[in-house]
Amino acid sequence: MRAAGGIGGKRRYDSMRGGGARKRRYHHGDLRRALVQAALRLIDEAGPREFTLREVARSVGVTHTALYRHFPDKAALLAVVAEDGFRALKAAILRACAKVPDPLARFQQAGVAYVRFALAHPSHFRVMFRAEASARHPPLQKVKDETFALVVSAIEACQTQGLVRAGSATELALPAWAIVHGLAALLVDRSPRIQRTRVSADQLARSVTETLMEGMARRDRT
Amino acid sequence: MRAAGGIGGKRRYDSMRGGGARKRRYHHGDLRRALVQAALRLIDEAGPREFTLREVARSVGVTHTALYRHFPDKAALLAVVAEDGFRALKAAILRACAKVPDPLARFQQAGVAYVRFALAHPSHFRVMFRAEASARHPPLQKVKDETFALVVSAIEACQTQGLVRAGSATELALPAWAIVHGLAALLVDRSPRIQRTRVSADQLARSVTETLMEGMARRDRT
DNA sequence: ACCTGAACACCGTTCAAGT
DNA sequence: ACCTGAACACCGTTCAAGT
Repeated sequence: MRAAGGIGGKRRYDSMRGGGARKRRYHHGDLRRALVQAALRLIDEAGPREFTLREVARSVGVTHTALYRHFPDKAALLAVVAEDGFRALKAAILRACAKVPDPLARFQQAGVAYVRFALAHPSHFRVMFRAEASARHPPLQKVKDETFALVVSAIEACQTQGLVRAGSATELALPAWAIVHGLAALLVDRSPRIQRTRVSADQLARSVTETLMEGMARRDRT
Repeated sequence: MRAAGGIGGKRRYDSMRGGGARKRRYHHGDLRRALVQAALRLIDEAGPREFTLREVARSVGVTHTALYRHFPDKAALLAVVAEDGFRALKAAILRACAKVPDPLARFQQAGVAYVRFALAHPSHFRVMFRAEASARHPPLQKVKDETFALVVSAIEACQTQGLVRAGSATELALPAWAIVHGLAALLVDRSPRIQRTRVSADQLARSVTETLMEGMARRDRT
């Protein structure tokens, strides 16, 4: 699926072949940033078809080996892309929360923002949740943890107003994250065939978090 | 990360090079089955490092091109592997349910089985949930739907006994699947760093489904 | 310091040819 | 019918060399 072979080979990267089409010289700018952004663009555009380092280099206009001045390997580039993803996700959640004063509604909006982000950038979302990645890349782990912390503090706000039962907010955050992440992952992978049903993702996110919130609510029977 | 280059190149696949080491002849068996099983073994063993067709062929003892008599391309092989995965998951869930008479506890056990399966075969689990796959491969979509149907009927059983509130079981199944799938996905990707905490995955699955069930429970206040 | 060019050991896929 | 062998257009990574 990666190599197209001679068939369908419309795309010819002959820019460096013969007599100087697109005379590519030194980049002389923030090549590192340019590479990350190019990778992001390719990932978001080209769908789940994994991007290649050589494509990234081409789209920026440098040789594919120039990349190794800035990243030890492909995994490192992917880690930075994932990092940017979490930063964007964090920002989206914070934006969604800012508008809503009621902590319960705010919590729900955060969930909706999470699912929205995943559906808006499915490939990017997938890159963000890759097993190997965060273990070896501390800065990635850091933003990831910060994103998780948002969920925890949203729950704490609910607890303060007695809207969610007492107990470790961290422990309560796991089901919360799980249900939202699960919905996002299922939708991104088109697993339940619910896109035929004409319910919007927003609606699904709302109803799912609602079920969750009822489960987390303060109540008097054990 | 895929190509090792000359460095560390201990593994030499010279079996077909010179004077007939491991004289590989025709396979003369169910090559199709052998290929699928080899793919499965490689996927489960070699971790998230995606397996290659050539590796599969090598491990079975045929040329890499022999594969194309049985599968149109790599995606098709992956689809069959995913299909087998869902069959195994279905079986695991059914096994877990069989032992438990109470529908609520049964529901929970199904969730635990789901998470267990994911953690036991992380790479396989990932292959099972790949966006492109099921759309183009009807048999895959079918087992997937059947697995989803198990969740739905587990919920219906709870409703019959008045343990879960009335309403579309299909709609209630979505949060249920989402929370379990989300937990599984997060654990597989080691996203929340909870493996440091000495809580078992089983315990997490139980507590997460418990929160969910409380949210789905029949209750008299709106 | 930053980038190029050639090379290496891999890929997935195609196709004519063998049995 | 089922498989091989050679070929094609790609990969990621390394390394000596250029400015």
